[in-house]
Amino acid sequence: MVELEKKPEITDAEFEIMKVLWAKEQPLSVQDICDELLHKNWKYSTVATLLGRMKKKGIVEGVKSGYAYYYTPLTDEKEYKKSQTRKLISKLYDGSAKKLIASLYSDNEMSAEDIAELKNYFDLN
Amino acid sequence: MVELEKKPEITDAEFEIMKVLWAKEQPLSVQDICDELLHKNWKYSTVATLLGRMKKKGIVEGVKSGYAYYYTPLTDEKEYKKSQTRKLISKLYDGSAKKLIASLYSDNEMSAEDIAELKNYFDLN
DNA sequence: ATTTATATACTACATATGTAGTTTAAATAT
DNA sequence: ATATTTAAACTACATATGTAGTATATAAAT
Repeated sequence: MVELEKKPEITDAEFEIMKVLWAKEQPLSVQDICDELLHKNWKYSTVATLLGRMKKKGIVEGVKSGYAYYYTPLTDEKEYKKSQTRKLISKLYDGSAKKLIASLYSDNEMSAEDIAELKNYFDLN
Repeated sequence: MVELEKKPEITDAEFEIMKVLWAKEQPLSVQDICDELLHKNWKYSTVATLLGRMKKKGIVEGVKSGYAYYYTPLTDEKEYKKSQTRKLISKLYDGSAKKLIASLYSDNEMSAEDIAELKNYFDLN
């Protein structure tokens, strides 16, 4: 019986790295990633540890090019967002996107322009 | 300098308990909660441990009535949903509810009826 | 009064996560 | 060739989380 591969979780710290990998559309070294995450003030070894865990989880792939490894995301950004969003909807809105949207609307999370734009958008498609 | 109380996190297991507390609108004992969570197959002591942690975090309050403690949620369900939703929106949709909704729409997460209903709903208010 | 059931308090332990130090090997600079 | 930089690999450690066992006090049943 084949184990159903459940999508590995991406932790908050790992997500920061994923964002960098998604943004730069090319394999990056640990150092490259550190450079993109200066604001995080993470030590090189912190980023290296995270990437090691991520490789193990299968959310990134590391290819050795010359001396160092270069990492690429194996998880698709769009898919990830979709699945996280679905997860929230099923956890908090009975699985109904409509309920979520209605809540956003009644909680005033959108401007009048946003709403107008959405109505338009819904109409056009 | 007063510590800015940041909202304590509610873990997945704790959330199951919160759901029970939110649903039954009265203080519940550990046993009551176990009874509502039969499907989880949690040991009494598991639920007790969780409630202890939750009390410490300040997300529930326990009042001793006679022999046992009876727990009440201190975190409001609506508020919690709102804040979790906002968190997701800022993490994945640049803080824009509109972007989230547009994604839901283009990812076909709603039926035609849902969309029609929403348009209507937006119009009426 | 003694047994039995129940509740709390405390302890335990594996895995996950955030964060980083250290060792070792290889590349580069002088 | 030797010193220096850099990368990877390994180790470390605190806190969080899921899950539960055990000891102790107390109430209820007989």
